[in-house]
Amino acid sequence: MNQQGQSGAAIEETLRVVGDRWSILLVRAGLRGIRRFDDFCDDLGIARPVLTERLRRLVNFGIFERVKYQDKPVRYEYRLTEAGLALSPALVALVRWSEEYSQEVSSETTLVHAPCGTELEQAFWCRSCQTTFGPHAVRGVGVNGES
Amino acid sequence: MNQQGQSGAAIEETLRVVGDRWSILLVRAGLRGIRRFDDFCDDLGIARPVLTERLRRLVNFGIFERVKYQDKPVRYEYRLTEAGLALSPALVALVRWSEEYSQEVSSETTLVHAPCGTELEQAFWCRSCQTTFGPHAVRGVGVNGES
DNA sequence: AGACTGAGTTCGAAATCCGAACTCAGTAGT
DNA sequence: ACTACTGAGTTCGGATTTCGAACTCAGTCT
Repeated sequence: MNQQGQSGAAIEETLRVVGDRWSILLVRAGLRGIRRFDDFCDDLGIARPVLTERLRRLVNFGIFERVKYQDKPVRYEYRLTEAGLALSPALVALVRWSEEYSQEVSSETTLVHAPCGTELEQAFWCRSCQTTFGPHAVRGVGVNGES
Repeated sequence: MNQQGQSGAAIEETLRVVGDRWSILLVRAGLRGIRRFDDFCDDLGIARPVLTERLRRLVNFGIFERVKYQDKPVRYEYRLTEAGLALSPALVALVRWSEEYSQEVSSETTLVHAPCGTELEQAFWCRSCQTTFGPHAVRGVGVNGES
């Protein structure tokens, strides 16, 4: 199908699951505390059949879990799993990017460090060097060992 | 259309452009040095008409630019702009996530801190506190000022 | 009984996606 | 001068997704 090496495989699979207009928005909604079908629906304005299918896929992939929260009429809600929560760095990176580069009028809200309220920066952290650094100092993004 | 406040707008617009199976892969290919139409095509296995449309969209949005690189037969190539390069933190976050949680057999390659070769961690950085911290200490992801 | 709720499913119409084949300008080989 | 080839697309018809609106179904509330 394509020429990419092994390293491409994982990210491609991920994007096949998460790389569509809704999935990331669903994760974002999940982080904002939304759990119920109709709430996702209202909040995002997603069509119901699409939401059904998307949630099923995300559950299969282990990003959400479907939890029964009441018995009498059996009702389920969707919660982010550990893996789902772990998507937040990616989400935050996208939000940051949007704030900086999107052509939309930028929002009032921005992302801050909760304890002190300072606008956060995103960085990579090297445990052995005990330093933060930017994307230019990352190696191995590509497959072919370049850079 | 939906109930989200102003803050939602930017990220939604971003995802309308970048949130599909190909766009992020195109950015990744761009970061790997790919510039020409046919190379994108071969590398990703994307259908030509789709590639045409996708590149046009990314150019409109300022992520790629279309640059003439030769005259005799006029030929153009696509280069990442500043804004396009700025997507790399998001991309790296996704790659990291894929490596950790994707069900695919994980790749050999991983992301490291170039100078020392240590596997990198991703963190948020507060300039005023001079500390790194995780996603739980981020506030303002949501619109409605919650937690 | 009648209206409502939450979590979906069913429907047909509209938009997207795909691979394969075609175009078009110019270049290279014989 | 004829043929083959290159790079960057476009055109085609068919398959897949997406959509909004309306429907279902179990149980609850008034």
